[in-house]
Amino acid sequence: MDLLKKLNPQQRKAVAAPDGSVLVLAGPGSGKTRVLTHRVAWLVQEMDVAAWRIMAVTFTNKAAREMRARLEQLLGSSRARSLTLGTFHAACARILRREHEAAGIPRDYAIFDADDQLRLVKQALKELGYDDKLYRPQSMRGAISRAKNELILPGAYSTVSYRDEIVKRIYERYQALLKANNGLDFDDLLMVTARTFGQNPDVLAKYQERYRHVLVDEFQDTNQAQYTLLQQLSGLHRNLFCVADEDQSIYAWRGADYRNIRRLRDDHPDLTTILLEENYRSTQTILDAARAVIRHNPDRTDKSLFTQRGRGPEIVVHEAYDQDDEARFVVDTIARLTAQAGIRPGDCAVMYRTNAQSRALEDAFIRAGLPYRLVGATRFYARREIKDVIAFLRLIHNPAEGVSMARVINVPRRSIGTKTVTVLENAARERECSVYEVLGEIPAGLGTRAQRALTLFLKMVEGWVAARESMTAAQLIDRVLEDTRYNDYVRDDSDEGEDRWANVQELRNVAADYEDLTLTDFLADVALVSDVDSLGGEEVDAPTLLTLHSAKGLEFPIVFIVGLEEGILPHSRSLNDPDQMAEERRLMYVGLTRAEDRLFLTYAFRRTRYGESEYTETSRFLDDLPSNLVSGSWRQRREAKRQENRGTGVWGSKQGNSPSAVHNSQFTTRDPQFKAGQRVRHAAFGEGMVIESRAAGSDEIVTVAFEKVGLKRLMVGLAPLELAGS
DNA sequence: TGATCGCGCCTTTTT
DNA sequence: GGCGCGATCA
Repeated sequence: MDLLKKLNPQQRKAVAAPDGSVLVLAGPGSGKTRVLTHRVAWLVQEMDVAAWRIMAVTFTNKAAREMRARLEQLLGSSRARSLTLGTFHAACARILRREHEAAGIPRDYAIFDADDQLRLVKQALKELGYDDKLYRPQSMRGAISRAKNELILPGAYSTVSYRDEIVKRIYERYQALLKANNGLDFDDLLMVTARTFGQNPDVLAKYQERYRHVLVDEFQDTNQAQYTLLQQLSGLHRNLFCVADEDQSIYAWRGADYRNIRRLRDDHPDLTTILLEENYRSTQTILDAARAVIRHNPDRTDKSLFTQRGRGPEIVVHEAYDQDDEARFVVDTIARLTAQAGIRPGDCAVMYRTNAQSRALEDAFIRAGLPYRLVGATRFYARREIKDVIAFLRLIHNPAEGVSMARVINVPRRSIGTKTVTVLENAARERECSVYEVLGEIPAGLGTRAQRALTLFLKMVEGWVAARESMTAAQLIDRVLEDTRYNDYVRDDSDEGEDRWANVQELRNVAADYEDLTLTDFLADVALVSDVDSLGGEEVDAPTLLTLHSAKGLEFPIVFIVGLEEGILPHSRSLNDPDQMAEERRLMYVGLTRAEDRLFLTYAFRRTRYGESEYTETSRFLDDLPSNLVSGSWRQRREAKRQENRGTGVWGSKQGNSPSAVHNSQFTTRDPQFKAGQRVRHAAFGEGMVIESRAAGSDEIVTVAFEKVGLKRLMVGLAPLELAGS
């Protein structure tokens, strides 16, 4: 009974629910995931269900990883490890690999990511002769993806308008291209699995019998394909356990349908619904603010979130001059807070609507010489150099795969230009074979230079393919890097080049962990894992920078949400669509409810967007905050400031004593404290020599050549920098 | 073939 | 402000 000891009565009821379908509806911070985790442990321990008979799916790899870690604590590692725990996509990928015959797909299919999808869409557009200005590849890909999420094949694509007709044709062509490349895209993983189950009752029965219990986290973010899969899988035992919060549904744009909650109620008349309203994460102030924002949404059941944590500090709303000033405020505040006892840098998170906003923040952290963790952004596996190496591996795995071939045939440059490639691709189409096969019999009409280059390339790839069985993934990577002289290609003496090379090495290290697994397994995993730290990165005690979307499911003692301006949050794309606006509101709600203790909301007076600096309008979400929750009367101050600025276009009060105002006044410069040639010491970077120092507003920017870490630019006001004894 | 330049469009958000 | 794409030149 230990499992239930620390839970409240509602949580306990959910965890120890008898067989049958259960829906747990809960607000943020109510221990949803904890309930799910305990439910799994409960089934294994108390109900004696074999771990491998339980399928638990979550939304992200990260969530799955964390849940597994918690289960290891509860159950011991051996039992936790045998659990089928992961994302929908990974689960389907595994099922499809096993059932490829019934699914009618090759066993060694490759998983195509968003980038690959876009290439195929572009190719389809080109082949069909459509204008990619009129039919944007991105939007076409979106339409195809949406169709697949709703389990609609090209043949059944409904065409109301002429544009739909075009989409349908592109979709058809796109599917043909996928097939020709032995590829399945992310959406296919779900759609093909659902279809396979639908058409092969015997296959489905196997999995229905196997999984006595199916558990789902973040159920509000499932799409139709996923809902169908859940219905299919739980069809026999009917033990479907879903955890959801409709107010946190923020993925409608990619097909998530929170109406699945209603569907679940309709399809399971015996459904047990349990509400969790007590919040264990945030102060009452934060909860009240979150509720004030979310209550404007229509069609929702208002939950009264409550906590026993007390009111806590007021919310701080801060107006900055521009995005750099905003970033500086964030860094400054974090530096100040962490100087106090009990607050560590890792307790802080900075959230923003779009990835583009991270740049100013990163700059500010770098200038202050403070470390930070960036989640997402240019994801590891989306980096050019990583995609290159993976394309080589995919080519070795299946030389007939055209997308990878096209990617690397001239990388690094080996004098195989677009013209040559076009000739090859045309020949391949004529002969109805792959480009790789064409290389064995080079078509006429190519110069000797091109021919020689192609032969060399072919010999190289053939060598790899021949070695494929006898080498591990890591060895293959080494071989590829060596043969292509990839090293010389990426390391161009720039910092960026070094970073790229380091990334390649990182990938190699990841591959080294796959010693006993095949190249196929490695490639499948790599396609499904989205960021590198889910493959085991070290935890550092530093503030986290992340988008509001990727903040879901996380919590931090101190949260900053930046860019609270109309057009940013809410995003400009949602301003005239009530449904999308409701989603923006939920996004804001997710952000607010990540905070445990303190909340800082910032906006800038002007912001540079698309290279142009514009005056901003504060976010409607700020207006929703009851003033008794916010420290000071920022609203009045904002009005006063705007009044004052009218006509001058200048920001900041003349007597301004806020840090941002000081920054903006150019006349408070003082003499630099450091001079070129001086030896200095920095807490984190060690010793170095000052190269240059110049005043910047009231602060000073010093460029230092550190012995260990090289050149860094630091703000004296923020960097722990001191003169070193000569 | 490959480097360079100007142009247009852009950015949501992720498995 | 930056990226991809097409046009243009060495």
